[in-house]
Amino acid sequence: MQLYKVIDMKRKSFANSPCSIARTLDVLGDWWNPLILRESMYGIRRFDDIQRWLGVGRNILTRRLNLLVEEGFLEKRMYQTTPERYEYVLTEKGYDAAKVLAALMAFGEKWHFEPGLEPIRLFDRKTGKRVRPAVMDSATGQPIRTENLYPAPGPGFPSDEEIRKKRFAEYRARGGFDGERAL
Amino acid sequence: MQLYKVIDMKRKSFANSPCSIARTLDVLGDWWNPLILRESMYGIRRFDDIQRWLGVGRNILTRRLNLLVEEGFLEKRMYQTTPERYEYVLTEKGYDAAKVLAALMAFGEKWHFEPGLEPIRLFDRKTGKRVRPAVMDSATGQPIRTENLYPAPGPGFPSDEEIRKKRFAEYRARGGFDGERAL
DNA sequence: AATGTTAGTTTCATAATGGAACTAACAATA
DNA sequence: TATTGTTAGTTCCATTATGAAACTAACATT
Repeated sequence: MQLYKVIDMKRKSFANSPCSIARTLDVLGDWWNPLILRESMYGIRRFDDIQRWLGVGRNILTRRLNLLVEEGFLEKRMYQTTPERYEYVLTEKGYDAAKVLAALMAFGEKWHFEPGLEPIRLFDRKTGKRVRPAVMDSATGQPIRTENLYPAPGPGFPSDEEIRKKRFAEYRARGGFDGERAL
Repeated sequence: MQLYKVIDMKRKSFANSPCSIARTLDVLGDWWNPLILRESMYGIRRFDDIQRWLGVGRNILTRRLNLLVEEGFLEKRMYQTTPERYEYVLTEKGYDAAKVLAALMAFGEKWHFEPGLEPIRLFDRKTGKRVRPAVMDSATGQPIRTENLYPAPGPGFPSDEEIRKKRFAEYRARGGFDGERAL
């Protein structure tokens, strides 16, 4: 019945969940990790800088950085010897995760700030033009409307028929996404 | 120096942070809240259903649902009297947040599953065609490459000059997004 | 009358968080 | 040479949140 695995008593792991959202939330489903990636995205790389800007506890930051390195979002790179000093830079995976942060930023601008009063804007470093991130359908190039979407099992859905049938029977019964609100 | 506000000893609030990401993480920077929204997105609306599918503790779920309603992501709607029973459905804001989840799903598919073995696929309920969410620049219609972006203060950036100068001086010094890795 | 459904609340042991102080290894300055 | 500064952590501890399970409430169904 439960699609995840319990690794300890106090925090669930979704690392084995058959859901792309859940697996990712295993790392990004946390308030510090996305913010650390935001700092990385902004070019902040060093322990003390990240700590100061975020106000995160140093012990917490240590744990988070280790996790983000372990999970491949950041790379720990030595930038000086004597004494050895390391900085944390985004990997390709990290840059990809940053795209989700860009989508999050667009959401936040819309819902948590007055129109036109966004605190930060993004620009393309080549063209210098403003970039406006949005979640779109890469097939059609149209903005996505989640009200009009429904999920269906893909090739990687667990072949455990019991789970599959039960779960998607529920989805079908509910009409997928909320039918009453569909536009 | 610190851009957030401490509301209690044990969890920081970013509700007043001048960052669209941070403010949103105040609610979505958590492992259960996005998953609850995922269930809502899939048409699951009732307490017991959400609880069973996610395996979240009932006490935790109560708190999370209240928060999501409070923050405008979900609407508590009575679906029967005697006894009064409520279900939780996505608001417009909630559907908008679901777009971020769609971007998260795309990320998870790419990095946590074998190519072509994604567990869930999304389809358009009108056309029946597959939808492939991606974070794109709505101005140009091109996929976003975070390596090529840099942030700059927008109109809503706090006028506290000290913060602004310090912070963006750092960004500039670092060359915005990691220059060495820029493509 | 007994059992089932739905939506919670309560209790409690354990784990994670955040604040602050401390350590280590050097560099720079006076 | 002694003192102070920089950077990247680690350690300690009080407080808070989490998760599991049991319990409550208000009905409906058999």
